[in-house]
Amino acid sequence: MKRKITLKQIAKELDVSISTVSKALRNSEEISLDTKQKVQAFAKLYNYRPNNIALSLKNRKTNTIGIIIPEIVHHFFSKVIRGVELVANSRGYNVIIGLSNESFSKEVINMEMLANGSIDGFILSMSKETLQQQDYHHFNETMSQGMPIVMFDRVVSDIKCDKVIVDDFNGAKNAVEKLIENNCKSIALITTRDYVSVGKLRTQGYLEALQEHKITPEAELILKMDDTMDYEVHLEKLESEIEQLFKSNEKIDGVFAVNELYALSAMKVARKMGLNVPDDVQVIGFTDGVLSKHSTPSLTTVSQHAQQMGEKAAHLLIDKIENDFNEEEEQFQTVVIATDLIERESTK
Amino acid sequence: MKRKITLKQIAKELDVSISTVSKALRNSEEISLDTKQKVQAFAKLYNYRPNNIALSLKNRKTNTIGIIIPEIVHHFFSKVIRGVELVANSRGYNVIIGLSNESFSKEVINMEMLANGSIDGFILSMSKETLQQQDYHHFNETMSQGMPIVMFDRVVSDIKCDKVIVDDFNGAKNAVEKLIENNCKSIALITTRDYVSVGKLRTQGYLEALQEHKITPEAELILKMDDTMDYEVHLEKLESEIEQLFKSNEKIDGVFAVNELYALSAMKVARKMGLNVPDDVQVIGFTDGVLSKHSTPSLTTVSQHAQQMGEKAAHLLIDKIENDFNEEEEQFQTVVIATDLIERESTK
DNA sequence: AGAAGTCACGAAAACGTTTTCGTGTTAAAA
DNA sequence: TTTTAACACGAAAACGTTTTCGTGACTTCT
Repeated sequence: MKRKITLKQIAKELDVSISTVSKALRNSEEISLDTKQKVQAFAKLYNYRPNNIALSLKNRKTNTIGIIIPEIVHHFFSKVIRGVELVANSRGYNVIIGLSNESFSKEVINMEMLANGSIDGFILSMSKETLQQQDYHHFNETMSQGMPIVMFDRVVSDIKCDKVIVDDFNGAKNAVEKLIENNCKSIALITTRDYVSVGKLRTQGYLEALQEHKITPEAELILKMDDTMDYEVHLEKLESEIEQLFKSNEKIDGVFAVNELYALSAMKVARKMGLNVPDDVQVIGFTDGVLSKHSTPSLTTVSQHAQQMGEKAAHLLIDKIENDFNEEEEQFQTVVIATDLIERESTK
Repeated sequence: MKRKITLKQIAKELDVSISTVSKALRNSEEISLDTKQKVQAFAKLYNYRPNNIALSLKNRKTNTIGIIIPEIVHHFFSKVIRGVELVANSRGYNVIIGLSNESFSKEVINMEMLANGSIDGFILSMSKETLQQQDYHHFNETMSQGMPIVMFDRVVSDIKCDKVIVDDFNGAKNAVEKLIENNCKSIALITTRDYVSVGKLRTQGYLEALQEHKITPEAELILKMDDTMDYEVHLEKLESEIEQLFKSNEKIDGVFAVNELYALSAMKVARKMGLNVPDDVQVIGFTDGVLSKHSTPSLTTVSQHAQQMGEKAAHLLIDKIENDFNEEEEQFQTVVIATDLIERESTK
């Protein structure tokens, strides 16, 4: 089991100096053609590749970006990663991932692990716990040490950095307008408690759409789920609450749900109650997921373009990393990704 | 924007040598209590953390593992990653990902990028293209340079390394036996072309189950899809071929599909043809996906325990990394993860 | 008082690169 | 023949650590 070959070994073998080998391999004018050929042939034979770690140390640059997300078994986040990876690779960077698992402390630990020289910058989406505790010291400390951060999706205005977000407000508004155009008179909203900025904006979009069409929002048509519970428990509670919602409001003929699972559950409950989708109730979800496409009926959704978000975030971050010469400008931008309404069978 | 503080800066500031600072921070007996306290206080104040890159270079160890998969927007693979990350983190390692996108050349490039010192070992699942071309030089070269590899799911026996695989054969066999127990007389198999080892084993399990129950396998009940096409095209072709299958074999009362999409499509086609699932046709899929759980009817599946695979792979790899002292033994093991049949509504 | 031993610290090497600067040799110019 | 210039290469520093070894200043023992 031979270790990887180094410049030093090549130098010794060919009886030249390390400098000469290094220069020869980089085709320096300083080195004679003879020597260059000799060195290059030898290096090729032994499949020499410069050691990345040594280069990172020397250049104080790792060409690696860290990405920290709450959860990886999730279509939205994995699509974002795909986008990041795509752009990162094409621009010569690697991607290293950390999962916070929605926990504040794991988020902090993961960031600290990576911030000590392992990466050149972060792309991240905050954990729910962080959003609740509103403790952002780890972000600010990281940035104050010169490490750029790009946040996506779950962001807060308190943190000054580049951001890539979905146009939650207009996405929701357009979806609800679609329902209104399709003659829905009583549109329910199924959402989460709104400590997550994202949920809040979608609720606002829902309200705005109603108001612009002279429909008075009714509190009892809005169902706010507590999504901090265990998944299975959550699912059961979700369905029973939706059933309750339908039963107390028989006039409901449209549902806008802030995620895929809620929308699917709404359809399931509706069917269980003998309602036809889309004839009796039309449903729209907010998601990039895979369930929508394959459910029956398939679900009309607001597409978030997750991969595009990842791509944009990666470009923003790498631009910042490579342009830190004009550092003191500190211009941060927030890129808003427009949504698309993908019409399927759950609407008319 | 202050850079991260280094030992050198602390040494200069406190007017001691770098060695003294290093030792003081590691609580060496050599250093006087006074000096230690002074140094530690200063380091804490400036939030000193050792530079990972420098440590990696010095120790010739990165505490990072590389994971290369064909696709990240895929429940199976993202669950594996979650398992790897979980174990890696708990054992003090980071995870860096590379996506091959099912392409041979991207797999090679990604491996080369990471193999040059960035990581201590690989966990990977081969791309379809690599399986087809049967070109494994990059794996062998990497291993010959002392970098351990653990393969999972898509493996080939030609490569000598640790492996973690699903018990595809018995998983399939049990599933088909379940259908037989449930009184299915004519069981169809929907699978892929079998250059992927995985598909071959599942087909064998299907055949074995039939034979053990004195059922003669019929070639026309086996549908082999070409899955190298574009996703949308594939989907359409899939459905038309399944429809064809049902039409030419009206006696079909059971379907075993090697993945989630095929199973769902089978149910969709069945419904379209007026067949009830599970009364007329029972369906079982092979997957860890999310569609099965939320489809209507929900799908009975063979669970692969993807996360467990990731965890096992990570343990195997880290064990190998940390025990390379007894290197010349070269004992490779193949861990087989048992499957579970998760019964839902698509079977009786 | 001299020898021996302890204490507290510093110098330097090593990990694998790249790059700046210096230098010895040779050929061309004066 | 001497000066100059080009050429081809090597020494050394730097990136940030850890660790081995050496050493000066005290203390203690005889």
